[in-house]
Amino acid sequence: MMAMVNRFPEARRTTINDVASLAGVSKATVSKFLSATDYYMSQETRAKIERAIEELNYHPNALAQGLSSRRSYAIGVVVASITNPFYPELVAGVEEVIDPAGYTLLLGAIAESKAKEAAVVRTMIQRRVDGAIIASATMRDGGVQQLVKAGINVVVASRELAKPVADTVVIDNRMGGRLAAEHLRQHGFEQAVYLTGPLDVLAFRHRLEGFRSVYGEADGPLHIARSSELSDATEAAASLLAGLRRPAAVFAASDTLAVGLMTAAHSLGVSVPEDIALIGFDNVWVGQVPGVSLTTVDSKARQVGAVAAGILAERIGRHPSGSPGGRTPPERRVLAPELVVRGSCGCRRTATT
Amino acid sequence: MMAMVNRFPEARRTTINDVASLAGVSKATVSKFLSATDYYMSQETRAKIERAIEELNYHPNALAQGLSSRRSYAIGVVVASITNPFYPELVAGVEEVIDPAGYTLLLGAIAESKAKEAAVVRTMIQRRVDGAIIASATMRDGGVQQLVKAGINVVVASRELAKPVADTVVIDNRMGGRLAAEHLRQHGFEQAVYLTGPLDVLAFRHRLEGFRSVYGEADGPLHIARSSELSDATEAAASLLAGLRRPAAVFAASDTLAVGLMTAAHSLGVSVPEDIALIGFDNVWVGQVPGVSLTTVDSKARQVGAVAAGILAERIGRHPSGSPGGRTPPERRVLAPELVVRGSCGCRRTATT
DNA sequence: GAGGGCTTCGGAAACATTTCGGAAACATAT
DNA sequence: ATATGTTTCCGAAATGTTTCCGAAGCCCTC
Repeated sequence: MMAMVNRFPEARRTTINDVASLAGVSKATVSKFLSATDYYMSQETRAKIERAIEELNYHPNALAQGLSSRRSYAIGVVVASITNPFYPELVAGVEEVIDPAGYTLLLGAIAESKAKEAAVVRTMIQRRVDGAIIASATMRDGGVQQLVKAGINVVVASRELAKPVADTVVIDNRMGGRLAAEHLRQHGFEQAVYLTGPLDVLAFRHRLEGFRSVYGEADGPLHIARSSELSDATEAAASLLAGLRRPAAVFAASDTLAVGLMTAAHSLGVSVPEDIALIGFDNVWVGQVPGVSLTTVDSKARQVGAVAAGILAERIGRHPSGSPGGRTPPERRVLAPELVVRGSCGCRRTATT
Repeated sequence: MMAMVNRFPEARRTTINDVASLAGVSKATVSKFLSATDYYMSQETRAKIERAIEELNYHPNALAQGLSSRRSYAIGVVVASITNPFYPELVAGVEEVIDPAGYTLLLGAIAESKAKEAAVVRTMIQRRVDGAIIASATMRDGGVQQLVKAGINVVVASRELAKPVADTVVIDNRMGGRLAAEHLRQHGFEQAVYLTGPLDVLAFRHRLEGFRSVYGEADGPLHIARSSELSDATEAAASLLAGLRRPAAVFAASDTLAVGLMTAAHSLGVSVPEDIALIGFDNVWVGQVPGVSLTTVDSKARQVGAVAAGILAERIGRHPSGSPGGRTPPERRVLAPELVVRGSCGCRRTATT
């Protein structure tokens, strides 16, 4: 008889041992009942275990399971900001495929802050997530590398990577830029300005490249906002509109930027699309509201999320968790964006009115 | 010497033992270094441990920590849908306070489905979250009760509970309804219709009560949408507008419903606010876009989330995890909503133009 | 009528931590 | 000198699972 020191006097959840003894079997058997669906087991013991679980209202401790099995069945999702309407859509896509597969979602938001980025990376590692989806334009490559180096399966969504250290799923941003620009040009605009956020965000740069394949530097000037927050967007748009030569057509690198332009336009008394044709990017929810009616390029956030989750799940299947040697090489999936024509570009008489 | 069977041949993350032996101390000491900030420890050993951790790039295993300490430092947040713009704002509020406190956020979305609701509850219990925030109008009281019964600290946000089994933080929905109704009446509308989602959602019912304290049954008829999804909202609004007596003023129980009405109105050629004054509820992002300019009642989603998280953190502090006997009685916090006047009610000439 | 294959189960080590209860070392008070 | 306390550390039990390996029972087949 040992000392049996109990560190937690009053508490005491029911454990697998309780189930085992009530059912009259060993805990190994109960464990197998819990996990393996195909394990040899008589209908009788199966029934006894079921009854015991039911009666004790037993819930296996996921922490212990994870510790023992070395799989957490959790996947971390890192976004820049939850309130940016683009990300929830992507997260929904992830959730859509991750959930039926039995994974739980750990959410990490890194609001621009470098410290938070490091903290999120640390959390994901410490919690031993089975995989991570990085969907934050603001997370630097270093963070991704750390995760990879820690042996975590990661796929980067809606963001380009300088070195291909992880799977990537993106849309063809150049194509998106081209789509928008072509549409404007087809409708007779000889010039158009590209209203964008900081160009160190690769997506913005690629959209620019697409745009440039249609409008050259001369007839396609740039106007750069400090950030893609609405306030900064509005400010930048205001300065653009107040400039000497007010553009007749604008391609905004995101819907937020586009809304910023609408806001600035409104307060300056210039109207969309009468005075100025506008195309956005992302196709977030707002655009479809009649009063907004934003022509935009759909960036397929939900699909990107779903595809990313799919790749991740598959990779987890191959390389369960701790890195068993040679991983399969990084995969890269490119989805096609799609132009959604509504009123703001002025080519339909479904205008903003 | 025992057999030393290693179940995981190739893998092998660095553990607290590695740190301990490299630093030349016991793992107990390392553990204390990790957790207690105030523990007696010579500067020398502290430095040695720090160096070892650094060198080995050690990341404590949160699963093992949780198992041993019986605290997961995770809190679960359950929302009805991430894509409904109301919830991300609330989640952001939660994150804002939970994160600095060192907690990780487990997200659970229950898209209407009863099965998913049960699954989410199960997940929260199995993962041994230290607390849960339920912010889903669709989760029935049963789910909440299960969590409470499992000894989990839960606070319900933005949702009323029939029996006060858990802390609650809500806004005063009656007041919100009254605010909207009073505004309409003050501007001369003798009648107004309340466009709402299903009335088994208590928030909608309370908003109705507030509305009714201004417009009685005679001059304040109801129009109920099948759900508060945009499609159903639009459909309901269309039938409302196509009815014999088109109302001159509408109070929508949510901004989504309001947008639905705008959409329907647009396609029927009736304009807001010229033909029909409109007030929404929630004050989601869309409303402030000039083309929408929705007068609405701010439901303080972010604050609700933050307050809920605060209460939860405090409660966790008192009742760490496993239920050590008598809990403090459920608390109830009520925040005041606020009317945000923009163009859609027609009282300002900032109309939808 | 012993060997061989299934099927069904259990013992015990392993997983990576925390925490309890000392113990050694040293200083201070009696 | 001996008691008394502080500071700093360690040994070992405990946390709740999974999984390896073996063993017992059973049904066939030579």
